[in-house]
Amino acid sequence: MAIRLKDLAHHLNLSVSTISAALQNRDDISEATRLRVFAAVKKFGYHPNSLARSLVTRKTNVLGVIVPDLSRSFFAEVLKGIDSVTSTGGYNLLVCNTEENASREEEMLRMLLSNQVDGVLLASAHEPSNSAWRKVLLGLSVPLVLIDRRLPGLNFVGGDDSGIGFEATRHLYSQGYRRIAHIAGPHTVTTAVGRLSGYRRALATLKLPLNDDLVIESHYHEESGGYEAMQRLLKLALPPDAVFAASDPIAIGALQAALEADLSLPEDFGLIGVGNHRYGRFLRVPLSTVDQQRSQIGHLAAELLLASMDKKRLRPKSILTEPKLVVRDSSNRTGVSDMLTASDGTKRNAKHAARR
Amino acid sequence: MAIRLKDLAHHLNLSVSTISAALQNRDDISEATRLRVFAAVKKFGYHPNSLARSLVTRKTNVLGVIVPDLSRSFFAEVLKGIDSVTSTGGYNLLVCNTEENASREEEMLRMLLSNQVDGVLLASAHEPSNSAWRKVLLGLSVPLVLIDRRLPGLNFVGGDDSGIGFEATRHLYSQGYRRIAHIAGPHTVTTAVGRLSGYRRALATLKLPLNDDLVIESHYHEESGGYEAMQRLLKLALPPDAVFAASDPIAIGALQAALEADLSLPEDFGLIGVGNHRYGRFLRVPLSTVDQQRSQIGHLAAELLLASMDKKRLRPKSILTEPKLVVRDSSNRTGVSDMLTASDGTKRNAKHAARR
DNA sequence: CTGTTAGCGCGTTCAA
DNA sequence: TTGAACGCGCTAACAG
Repeated sequence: MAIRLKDLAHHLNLSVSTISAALQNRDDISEATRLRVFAAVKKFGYHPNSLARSLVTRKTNVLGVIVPDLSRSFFAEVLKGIDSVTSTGGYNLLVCNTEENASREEEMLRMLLSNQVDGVLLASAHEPSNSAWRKVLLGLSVPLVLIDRRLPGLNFVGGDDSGIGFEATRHLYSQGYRRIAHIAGPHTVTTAVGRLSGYRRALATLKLPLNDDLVIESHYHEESGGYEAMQRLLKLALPPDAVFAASDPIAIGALQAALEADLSLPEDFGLIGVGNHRYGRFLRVPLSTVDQQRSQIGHLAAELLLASMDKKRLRPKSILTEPKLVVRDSSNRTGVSDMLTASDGTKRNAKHAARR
Repeated sequence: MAIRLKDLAHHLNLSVSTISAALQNRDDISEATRLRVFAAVKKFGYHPNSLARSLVTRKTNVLGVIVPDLSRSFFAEVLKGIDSVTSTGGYNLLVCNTEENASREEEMLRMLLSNQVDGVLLASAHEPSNSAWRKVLLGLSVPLVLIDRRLPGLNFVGGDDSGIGFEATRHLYSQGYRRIAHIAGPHTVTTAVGRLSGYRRALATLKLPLNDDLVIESHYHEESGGYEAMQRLLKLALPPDAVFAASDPIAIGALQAALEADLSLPEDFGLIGVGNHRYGRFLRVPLSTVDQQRSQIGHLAAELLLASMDKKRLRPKSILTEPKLVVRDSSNRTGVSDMLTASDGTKRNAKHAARR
């Protein structure tokens, strides 16, 4: 089929091993034969068989990436961020989509290991309470970095969810909103838990009462979830005057419901989401949001993975990107506060924190 | 390191080939030993080394995918569509991002071939006029399917761009707009060329004059491109009363400019984009668009690839998905026409057409 | 039914 | 400076 090293050797009257050495630019090969070899390579369109090579070198230069949903802009952007650093290092990406299905995830991981990937990046669909799965991951023979969703004792790169919740809530407070509700993501996802805890922490810090009626759990990625949650909130005896939505899609749904209820933002009502979706600023009411720095998450995760491939057995590390408040009309009642933070487009360093 | 077939053999006092046969569920292995083998596999956590297997079977169960930009929602959704069918067939995806860079694309393709992928899906960043590249693709030793951007003589799955341009333009006409401009994508991308030609075809069919001032080439994926193009159009002595934008991002930029110029849509001005972006309906003015059926493109491309892997040397096939008009406020002046088409959410069959 | 033998394409000794 | 021999982990003949 394709041309092999052996075929080249035959054409050049050289041995296979000589050609192999020449291709690796080893210095124990004469310049003359090196040139002959390269000429032949070009002439015959030879390209090495990575399978055979990897079989002996025990390195595939392939990394596995497992995400719950490739089409979600978050993961798409993280993936691109990952690729931008791994491809520079000569790595290829074997990409898997779990559809948020835990057993599919296990299957994909097995597949990746079968394929002898040099490392794995994983945004897990397992519930964090699943300790069996955590044990599997801890026992993995290849370096692993979790993305977006954390698990104790394992490498992790993601947003500072608690910080996100805190900042968002604090921002709404600073704009004069006092009855701040939260539409949360599913409690089975660590990011949602983190954002909720940040919200609670902020309320406590601000001496606002903690009212369970004002917290509604919803879907993360469907506008309808935010829409329905918002409708429920508005039916309350004492409805909120602001909502911190755990995601931009939730916020968009909530916005829809708020507008239909003839609320005007930001006067009557404040709203902020998370994710800094590309089109947030083009919405009916430009949407305030907290940017968790997606592509940087990808970069950092890839770098951490490459680093742990270099030096095996590093202490597990947690890297959180710094949340950046992006204030737009939906919550900007005073027209002043926080704008410094919001317009600050320069990159900041991520906050690095060793686990425990 | 990891446990090998040989190790299992040793533990079970069986030969390597027996275990191999048992794992493949071949019927010339006794049920008893089959069970023993599977028990041992589970016990030791054995998983086969795909590299070694593929080296001899000459099949990797890996497909290569090359796209210009993973973070673009179009490619992200197409990729997900691809994965949904390939993963069902037991294939893994080696995903590459070219950043719209032709030489990177060549490098990635080489890498994929080195990795012995069983097939390739490619949305090429090369200019269609580059016949050298076309020749490379024609000479490829593995099945190839082009996505989104076509090249003569090669398998292709994508939107019916000319149809998209035609439908969009015809729709604006049906809403009473008569001076219809087009903000096009780069002429180096076949989709942009197709949409432009569809626009021209529609104008000709509708007996509208073809005015070159009303066609502006822009960026495909940056709102700023549409924004600037729109500003130029509005400065014309006889500005247009409607715009067919070659993409939703262009349309969003154009919308921005139109609103800033105090135009009200759809009364003063009609606007339609392409892509049916998820958030099109949540914009300041809900955006009309033409849906090219992204995930279906992924499905069909993957199916075509798998088919051409089965029967080598099929005639090259071109599959175009049917454009679906989605009418929203930005162009809906009459409130009636085309709504049937727009609200028709049921899937239609793609139009299949053999090349030439 | 099971084991033996022979590669798959390449990298890596070690002699020559 | 080059080449022969061996092995990476596995599958696929063919014997027994």
